[in-house]
Amino acid sequence: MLQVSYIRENRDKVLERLAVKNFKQPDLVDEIIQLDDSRRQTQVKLDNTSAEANSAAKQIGELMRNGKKEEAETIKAKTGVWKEDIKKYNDELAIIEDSLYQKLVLLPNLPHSSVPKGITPEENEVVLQNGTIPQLPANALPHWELAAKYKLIDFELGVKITGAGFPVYTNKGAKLQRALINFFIDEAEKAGYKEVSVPLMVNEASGFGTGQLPDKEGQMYFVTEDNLYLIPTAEVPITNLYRDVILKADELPVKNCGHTPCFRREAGSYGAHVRGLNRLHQFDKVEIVQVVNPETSYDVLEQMSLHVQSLLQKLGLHYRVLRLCGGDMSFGSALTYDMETWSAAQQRWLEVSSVSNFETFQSNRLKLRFRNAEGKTQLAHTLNGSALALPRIVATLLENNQTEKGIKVPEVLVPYTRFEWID
RNA sequence: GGAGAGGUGUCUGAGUGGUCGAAAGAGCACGCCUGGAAAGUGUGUAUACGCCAAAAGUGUAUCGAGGGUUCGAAUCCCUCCCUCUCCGCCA
Repeated sequence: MLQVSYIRENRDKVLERLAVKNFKQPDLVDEIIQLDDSRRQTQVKLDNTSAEANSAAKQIGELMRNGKKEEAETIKAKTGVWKEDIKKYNDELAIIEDSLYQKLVLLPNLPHSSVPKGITPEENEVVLQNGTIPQLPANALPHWELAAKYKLIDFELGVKITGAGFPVYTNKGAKLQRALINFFIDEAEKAGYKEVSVPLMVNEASGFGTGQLPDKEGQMYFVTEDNLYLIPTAEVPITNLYRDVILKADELPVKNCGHTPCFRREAGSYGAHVRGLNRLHQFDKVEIVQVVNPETSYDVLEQMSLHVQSLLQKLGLHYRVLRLCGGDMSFGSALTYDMETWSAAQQRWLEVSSVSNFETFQSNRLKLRFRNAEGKTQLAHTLNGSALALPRIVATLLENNQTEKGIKVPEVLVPYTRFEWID
């Protein structure tokens, strides 16, 4: 959520930046400013009337104590009008604030100046491509066939006990999951992230804090009985750890990592590209989250991007880094890098990580502040990224490492899997 | 799930209708004291939204959340949320 004061002071810039994100309702900006104007006017009226009523109440108290009952009654008689006005202004204010809020949550975050213009994924900018695209023999298998061949994943069994998109990992497939999770966590800890283990369900306030609510409820599983949402990513609980928190300057940067399963309804996605592990309702992911001083957030974003890249390099995966164009970015992000690995058997890129700087978009909702050098409270910047999401990593590992002998496990993973070959 | 108790500032904790944004203590910050520290001592120590060109200042709101009663609510009433204790159930 953008700050109203920022919108007021930077109206033209806001409009210009929103255009980069292909925002369709630029009129909202002026509507918000107008609503804020009337909010202020109403508040002045309310405050002034309340001040009069408060001081009258004080006088009455004093008079009563001194036994001057009649004088007190005289003043009391005058309070009725104030009371009515206060109620009226309060109601007005509540209505104004509500419609201000309703409009404010419709505004996406402003994209960073480096974000390319564009609407479709094709317009994302390739920042770098690592190495050459791996070539596989013509008879190379896609991962879902490899998973069946080596009995790593049982999709049918998942359908039986839950439904499509909930695979059952078996044998070395299950071991590989656990190995990857531990590898990613260990690497994150080496990079200075503190591991946390968080709830997999969150309340509405948390959903709001990171920007999933309102609006994206359709993408989350919801437990109606207890009003809880299954997390779509660990970003939600980990970032919300710092909701309503004022950090000391020396507590920044906060660096947390954690592994969780992620649950996504993925309503409306069908077709060939969702086959196998490409798109699931439940998958495992290690997430890295930082809360930082705004001055450093773009340096931190680069560091996080490099951390993710180092994981891909260690796993020996061919990848590229994209800077998302305005139209392809998420609602709350100011700058996002996507990492994609090349699926040689599917002959296409698979998104395996997304690293974003949210600037104050989340912290404004979270009321996540820190005390700056002047001792004043200031909104912190939040960032997060997948490091990494498992299924597509597994998919490309299986596909790209397939040989006549079986599937070669990357060397860095062997201490975790305790086997070198899947065969 | 049943019964009871309770939610006050960074923490402990007082406060049952007015002088309460809130006693006291602890913590923390700064100063004094000290060779240095401890002890002692003094001062300060919530957040948000406004007004003001800005600082100073000042108004309003906030004692779990929301509503109500009242001239006036931390205090009384209602609803909800949460915590603790006992019982039940249970990985």
